[in-house]
Amino acid sequence: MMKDYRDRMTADEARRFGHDVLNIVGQIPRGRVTTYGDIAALAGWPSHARMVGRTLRLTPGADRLPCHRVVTVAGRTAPGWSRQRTLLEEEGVRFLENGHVDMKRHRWEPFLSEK
DNA sequence: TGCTTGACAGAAG
DNA sequence: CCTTCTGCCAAGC
Repeated sequence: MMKDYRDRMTADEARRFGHDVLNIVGQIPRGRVTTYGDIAALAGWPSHARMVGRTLRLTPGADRLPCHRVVTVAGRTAPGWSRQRTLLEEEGVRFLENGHVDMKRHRWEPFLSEK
């Protein structure tokens, strides 16, 4: 009883979270990428990186946003979406030998510079 | 109600 | 650098 669910979202918060996520993704500049974790943190839920991915995968119309600019913190692109790499390369994003985005060069860290 | 699945992250080996 | 494991949490079944 009284299990600690302080970090779990209410339906309301989940709805707002989804809205914020799409909002943030829409602001990623051309030629830059950001991570699932950063987006979750910006939306106010640092522990919900996985939910950012879920949102982008399930939201109809997410493909109208630059969601190809969202990668893992390691620079890996989304599984089963080979076109993502092409889209990024078309805007000048460089990939390393291991097939990961050159995060050092393209990672976009909005507003704050700490972390 | 309980177990499994991920467009994840970080640590360990 | 890669794989595996643990922690994380909403969804599905």
